[in-house]
Amino acid sequence: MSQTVDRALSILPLLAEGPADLGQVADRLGVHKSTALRLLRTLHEHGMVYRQSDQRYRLGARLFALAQEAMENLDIREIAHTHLVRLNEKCGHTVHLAVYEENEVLYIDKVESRYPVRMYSRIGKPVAITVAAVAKLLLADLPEHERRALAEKLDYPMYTSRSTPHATAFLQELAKVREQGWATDLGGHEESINCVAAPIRGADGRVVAAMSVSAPNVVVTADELLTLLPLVRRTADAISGEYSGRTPAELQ
Amino acid sequence: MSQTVDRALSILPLLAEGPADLGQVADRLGVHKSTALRLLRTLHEHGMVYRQSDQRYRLGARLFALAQEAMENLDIREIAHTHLVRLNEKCGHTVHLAVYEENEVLYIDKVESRYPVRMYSRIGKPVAITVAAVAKLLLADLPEHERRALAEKLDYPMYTSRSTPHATAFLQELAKVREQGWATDLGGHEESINCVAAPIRGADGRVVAAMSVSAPNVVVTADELLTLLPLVRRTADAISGEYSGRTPAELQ
DNA sequence: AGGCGTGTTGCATTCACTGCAACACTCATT
DNA sequence: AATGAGTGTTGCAGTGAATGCAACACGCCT
Repeated sequence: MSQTVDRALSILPLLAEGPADLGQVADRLGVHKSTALRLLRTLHEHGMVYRQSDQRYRLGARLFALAQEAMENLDIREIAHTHLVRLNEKCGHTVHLAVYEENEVLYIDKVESRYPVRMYSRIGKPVAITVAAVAKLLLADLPEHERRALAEKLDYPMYTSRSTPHATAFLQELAKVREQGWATDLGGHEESINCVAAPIRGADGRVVAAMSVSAPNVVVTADELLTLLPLVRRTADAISGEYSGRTPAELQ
Repeated sequence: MSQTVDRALSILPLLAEGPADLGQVADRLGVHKSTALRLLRTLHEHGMVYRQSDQRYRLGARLFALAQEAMENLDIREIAHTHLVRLNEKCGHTVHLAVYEENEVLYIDKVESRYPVRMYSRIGKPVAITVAAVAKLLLADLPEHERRALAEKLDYPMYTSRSTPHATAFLQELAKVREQGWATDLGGHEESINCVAAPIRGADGRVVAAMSVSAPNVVVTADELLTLLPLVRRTADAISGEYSGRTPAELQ
C-alpha cells in the first residue's frame, strides 16, 4: 500500500536470513543503492537493523525488545502463567501456551520440563501448524470456510511417518478435535515426543488460546501422558474462567 | 531520514505499550487518520501488526518470528550454547549469554537454573546496563571515549542500595573490571541475587560477548558463588577459543 | 430516525523519495 | 606508488508517491 514502507519492511526478512551488505540489499529489493542506503539508515535509526563491524547489516536489538514487550503485554499470557507453572509443578513436563494469529500458531509461553530430557521449542517460534496439538485446537475453532481455506493453503511436511499427510486428513482431524474438545500429537512432529492439549475459551466460547503438556517417550509413554488429560483440561478451564470472568484485579 | 518509513516504524514502539485504535495512532504520530491508516495497512501486510477483533491494532506475529530467526543466526550463540548447558549441568545455576549492541546489552541465551528458585529474565530483554556483571564486561571493552560518552548518557536507577549510583562510580568499576578480566554483580540489581561473569573474546582480543552465572542468596552465598569463578572463566575461554580459532566445522 | 464516533475511499496538491552521476574510501594487485 | 575494482556516500533535479482534505459508510447508542 505504501511503497517506501513496503520496501523498508521487505528488508527485514531478507536480513533475517543472514547479514547482507548494501549492494545485496539493493539488488534483492530491485532499487538503486542510494535508495536502499536511505531505507537502511532509517531502519538503523529505529534500531531495527544493526551495522556490524564489517559494515554489513543485521537485524537489530530493538526488534527483540519490541517482540519481548509485545509478548509481556498479552493478557491471556499473564493470566495463564501461574496456572502453567502450577501444572508443571504437578506433572513435571514441558507446558506450552499458544495462540492463533493470521495463518500462524505461535508459542507465547513455556514452562520447561523438570526432567533432564527436554524438547526443543522457543517462545515466539511459529508452531508446526499441521501436527501440533495446540494448533489443531486453535484451527478447529475457526469458522468453517476459513478453516477450509487455510487447510487447502498449508504445506503438509512429513516430519515423521505419523505427520498429517494432506488437507483432507487434516480437516478430518480438526472435526474430531472440535467434537471432543481436546487434542493430541502422538509423534507427529518428532518421533519420540507426545503432547496432549486443551483449549482456553473466552466469555463467548471462542477458543482464544490453547495449552499443552509435552513429554518424550523415554520419560512417559503416550498412554501415561494421556492420563494427564483431565488435569490439563481442568487447568485450561480454570484459565478460561479467569480470562472471561472477572479479572484478578477485580477480585482483590 | 525517510519520513514515511520513520513514521511507520514509530508506530511499533507505540503499539508495544498496548493495543491502540486508528485515531490514537494518528494523534500520537501527528498525522491525518488516513495517513495512519495507510501506514498501518502496510505494516499489516507484512505481519508486523495484527488487527484484533475489536479493530484495534497490536504488534503482529511476524515480529516475533523475525526476532526469533535473527537470534538463531547469531554464530556466537550457536557456538556458546553447548558450553553453557554443560556449565549449567556442573553448577546447576542460571547461565546467561549477552552481547552489546548500540548502547544496549541484551541477553541472547539462557539456561535455566535447576534449583526451584529462579531469577526472572528473558532472552531478548535489555539488561540493566549499569549493574549487570555481563554489561560491565561488555562496556569495559569499549574504546575509552565511547565508554565515557555512554556512561555520561546513561541513567543510574537505584534498583537496590548497592546499585551503581552515578557515571563516575560506573567508570571506576569498569576500569577495575577491565583490569581484572571478570566482573560481579552482588545484589546490585535485585537485593538477593548475585552474579559472576567472564568475557568471551574474538581472535583480535576484543570482547564479543559475556557470560554469567547467577544465583539467589537463598541457594548459595556470594562467597560460594565466587568459588565458581575459575570454572566460569574456563568456560568463557573455551568459547573464545572455538569462536576465534577454527570453527567446529573445520575441526571435523 | 437522528446523531455520534468510528474506519474508509477518491482526488488534487505538493513534497519527499527516487535514480543518476560524481565522489570518497578501502583493499588488492602490479 | 600507482592503478583499479569494489565498496559506501552525497547533491541534485524530476516526478511519482505520500499526504490531508472532505465526503462517505458503517455500527452503536439515545
